[in-house]
Amino acid sequence: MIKELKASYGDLFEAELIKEIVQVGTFKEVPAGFKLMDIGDYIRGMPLLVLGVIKVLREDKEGDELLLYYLEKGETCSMSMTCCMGQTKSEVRAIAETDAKLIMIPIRKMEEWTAKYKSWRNFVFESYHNRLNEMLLTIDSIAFDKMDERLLQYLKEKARVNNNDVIHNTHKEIAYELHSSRVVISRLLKKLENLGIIELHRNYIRIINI
Amino acid sequence: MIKELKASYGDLFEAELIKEIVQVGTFKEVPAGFKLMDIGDYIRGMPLLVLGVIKVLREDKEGDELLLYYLEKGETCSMSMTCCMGQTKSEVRAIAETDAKLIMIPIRKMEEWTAKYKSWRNFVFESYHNRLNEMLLTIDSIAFDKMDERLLQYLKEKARVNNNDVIHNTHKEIAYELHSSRVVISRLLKKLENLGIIELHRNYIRIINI
DNA sequence: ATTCTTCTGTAACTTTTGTTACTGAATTAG
DNA sequence: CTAATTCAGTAACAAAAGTTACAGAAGAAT
Repeated sequence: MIKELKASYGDLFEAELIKEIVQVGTFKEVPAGFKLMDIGDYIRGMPLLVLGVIKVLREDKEGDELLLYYLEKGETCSMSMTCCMGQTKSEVRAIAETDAKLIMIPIRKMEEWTAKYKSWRNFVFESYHNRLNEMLLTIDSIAFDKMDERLLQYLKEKARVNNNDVIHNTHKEIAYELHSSRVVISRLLKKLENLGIIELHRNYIRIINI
Repeated sequence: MIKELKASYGDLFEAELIKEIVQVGTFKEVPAGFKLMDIGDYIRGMPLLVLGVIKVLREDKEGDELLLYYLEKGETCSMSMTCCMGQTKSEVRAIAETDAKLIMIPIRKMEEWTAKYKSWRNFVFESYHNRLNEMLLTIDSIAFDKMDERLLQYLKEKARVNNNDVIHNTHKEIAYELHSSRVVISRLLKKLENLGIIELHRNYIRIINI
């Protein structure tokens, strides 16, 4: 645990804070697809992501989803932070996009560390800042872009976080995360293929040319 | 200044913090329509809103806007907080929706107070929490609702923050804040009027029935 | 091997949203 | 008062997105 922690957060946190994290944090390893948190859940602790990618989703009244953003190594779920401080329920769903390793920090430590460690304060504020900016980009994409552009961004981003030009998803799954319909996505994907940007296969898509 | 401050923040902050705010804060009064901050601006300080309403907007590549949310009495701009701590530029535009009074806090005090005052920490975290939740609602609305529903929500919210069932805006202005077109908004407004929900006039709209 | 299920492609159609164009009414500027 | 401008209503059309329906291919289950 110390090794992973130092690799992801060593430059960020002072040595003493790292020591405290090791003392009170619990290590957790989850497989891709694991649901880390659901809408309405009370948050038990704050996660520090040391390996892998977590996707954060929002749900509509019908129970359909929309991908909000990905959390990567060295990041945390800002939603969790305020939720556990105020003891409110989660407004989002978090699912491991890849196999992931995280360290769970007990709620009570957060308040304490915020007063005690400057590096923790900076980390917390930076997390909020990053999250708000991610949300702005999400809004930009939904409000300003047409579906073809959103789809392309989605594929690029997915390839990036998975570090793989092959995207293992069905059209249906992609439609779901973009809150669209399978037929629309198939149509647009075919267009992208005709433009030479991607290559379509059953159950996977290969990105050819940005 | 002390009176307004106590009215909006008296229950929130301990007496000593209030005293410090009075010492270092500068009082600012702006008329409706005043641009408090623009995209790309460096943030000089953190605003505490003591009276009035501020609208926060996002801009697309063509320079058209989208209303994100309103800030009300007792709130602050979370965007400002991290921006001024990290010295990054603003990603949003802030315009006084009504005449407004605010107290500007110098950047350097923020770090200090975060370590020193528990009430300040709570306020800062709560602000972030509220802002993230507002952003989620904005995303819900854009991603999940049709324009007629968004328009209705817009009118309701606008009436609420202005505490007035008469909305003094042209169709063009409404279209702009919803990132739509004037003709579309006129069409949908007429539908709402036919349903007996609103009453249309030149330069203003009256809300009749929720 | 045969059946069943899932995935993709496509056509045909509807709904929603956006665009262009024009009108007359209300308001403002000169 | 007259001319110019702004605002709202509407029609006609175009583009984007969503829906329904169906078919064939791939793969899984039996």
